[in-house]
Amino acid sequence: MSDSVRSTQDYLPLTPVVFAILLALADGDKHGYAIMLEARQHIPMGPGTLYGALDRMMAGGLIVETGVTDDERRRYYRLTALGTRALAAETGRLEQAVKRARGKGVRAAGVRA
Amino acid sequence: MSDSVRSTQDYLPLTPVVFAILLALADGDKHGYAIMLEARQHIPMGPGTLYGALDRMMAGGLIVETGVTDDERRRYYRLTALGTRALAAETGRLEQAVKRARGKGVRAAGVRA
DNA sequence: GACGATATATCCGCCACGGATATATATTGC
DNA sequence: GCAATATATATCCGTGGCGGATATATCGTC
Repeated sequence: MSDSVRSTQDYLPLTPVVFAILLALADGDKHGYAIMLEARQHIPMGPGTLYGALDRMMAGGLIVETGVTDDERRRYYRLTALGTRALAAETGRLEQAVKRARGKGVRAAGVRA
Repeated sequence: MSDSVRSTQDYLPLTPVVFAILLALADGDKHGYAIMLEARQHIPMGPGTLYGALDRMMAGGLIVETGVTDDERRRYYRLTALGTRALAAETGRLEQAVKRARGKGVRAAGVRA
């Protein structure tokens, strides 16, 4: 291996927005609005944030447009191999972070109001 | 409770930088440089990022300066009750995110190069 | 065929981040 | 005891992601 190897780790940490979008696409192609609705169950996400992030993620090779649709208005997106790897790597990173927190006695508070 | 209740959830998601700093302080007071060294084991963190974040976190009530030191140069920081709660809440949020990812078949890649 | 929901696009201000630079003190090596 | 390096904090500033608002068009429904 040369010293110029670029592992997926170099892309981390992902922003919460990018992670949420990748995760929304993890179980199948979705269009923007559907991604936004799913992501909103977990973090705030307006259209300005969503479409800007989608553009950047396409430019970065994390997702692609499928080109097929069941509705003129909808544009469907799909994870690339890179996007899939980035999601897996970030998931691993987050898992390690949670473990470290637990190891320090941080009790994960439930989602109480 | 009035309808103006502000739960810790409203502070989430924390940025990776803020989370890393809170986590570094979770097992005891530390000075800036020590925080940076610990955080660097997990995410990139230069002094510009560190001290700017510390200022914002103090302004936001997540941490306080202890006022005591064993070295003239060092300034020690400590979690507030709010900071402790924010760390716990974010940890819980991250744990849920990891679970969702796992539920969608995302295999957490190990920290291999 | 009017109306609310769905769906995407774009603009712009703000602020967190991040890299560089500067300064001062402690520590180590010779 | 002096030079060199590590420790420690402070500050500046460019870049870019976010986020709220606004706009536009189409779909579903009654």
